[in-house]
Amino acid sequence: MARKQLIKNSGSGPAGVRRVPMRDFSRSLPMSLLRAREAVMRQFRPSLRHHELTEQQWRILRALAAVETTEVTELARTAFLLGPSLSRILRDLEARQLIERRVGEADQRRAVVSISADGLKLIEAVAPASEAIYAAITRRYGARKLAELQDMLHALEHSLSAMEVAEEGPEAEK
Amino acid sequence: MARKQLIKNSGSGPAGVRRVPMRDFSRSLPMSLLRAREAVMRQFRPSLRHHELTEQQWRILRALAAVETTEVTELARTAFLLGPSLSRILRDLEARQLIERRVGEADQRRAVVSISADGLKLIEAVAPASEAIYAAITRRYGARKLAELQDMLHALEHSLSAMEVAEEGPEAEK
DNA sequence: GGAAACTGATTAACATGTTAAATGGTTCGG
DNA sequence: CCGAACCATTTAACATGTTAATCAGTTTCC
Repeated sequence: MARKQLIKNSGSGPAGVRRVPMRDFSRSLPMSLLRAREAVMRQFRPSLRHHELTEQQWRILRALAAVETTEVTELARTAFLLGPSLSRILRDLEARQLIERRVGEADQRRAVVSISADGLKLIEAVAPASEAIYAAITRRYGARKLAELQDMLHALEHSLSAMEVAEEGPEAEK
Repeated sequence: MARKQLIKNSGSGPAGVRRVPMRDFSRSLPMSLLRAREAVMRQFRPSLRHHELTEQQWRILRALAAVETTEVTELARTAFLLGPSLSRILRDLEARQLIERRVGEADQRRAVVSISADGLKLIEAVAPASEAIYAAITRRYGARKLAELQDMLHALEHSLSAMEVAEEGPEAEK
């Protein structure tokens, strides 16, 4: 099985018991996902950096390029950012005139966001390098394997979305 | 194929050309990895939160629990954190007396870090819930599939680690 | 029609990610 | 042996992640 690989006292520590039984965390799922993502992003960051873009700003611009207009909440969902992060980034992107924002007509709480002409130009400037990197990754890892990995990731995401988040029972110690 | 799904003008925008040819970014590998990881971490965060622990603090404690002592650089590698983050977190964990730190004997630049008795107690308090969550995830997604996913993630990581990071040629515009 | 409840967005506060610079300790070459 | 180069760690500065609080606009219901 090789699954029950717990950390025990290796029997050599002079300072006494120091180990707790637990999976080797370097092989935990969150770590594997984190490292894989970092390995991928490492490829893209230099290119984005040359255009003074962060990963999140790039996500927002791409999300905006795919639609005529959107609203902040919808954009947060699409770009997978939390409201506060998005709020700050939109402020900066607006100052750089890469996006435009106006208040909604029917509902004034809603902000209507869209990409600007400059924003589109920037995307066109970055896209070629970005696509080339993606192609290189695909070549190296294998297109079939990559598609399979994506499927498994989506399956995982959907598996867990249905899972109740244990709220840790009555706090007896507080 | 279904792979060349580019974003084109859907032919309905009244405001003119607004689309740039590019893969639908919501299906990009970085986004898939990010969402999958978030789905997983969402399960763990409440439990950690009940013990006043962040995800990164937990990573550090677990990494420390697996060894007698370590050094900051080595710990950064193990817990997959950058030096500056680690530096701050170690300061806080030390203040909470969950870890201990002393200067190296041979080389005084190196700090020798270890987990404290309190730190070990905390791990023992959190581990059961943590393991239970991991078990639930495994049950839901399938042990076999999970192992396969991990293999594919590691393969991806190693594929890319050998890949040159394109440094974007001569900056003609600067 | 107006107060209470609700909703979308922003602000606040604190922790981490990320790159660059600074700080101290160590090693190496002359 | 001493200054330059190097190395481990921390500090600095700014951007994002995360939760809670705030704020303005909207809806509900009496």
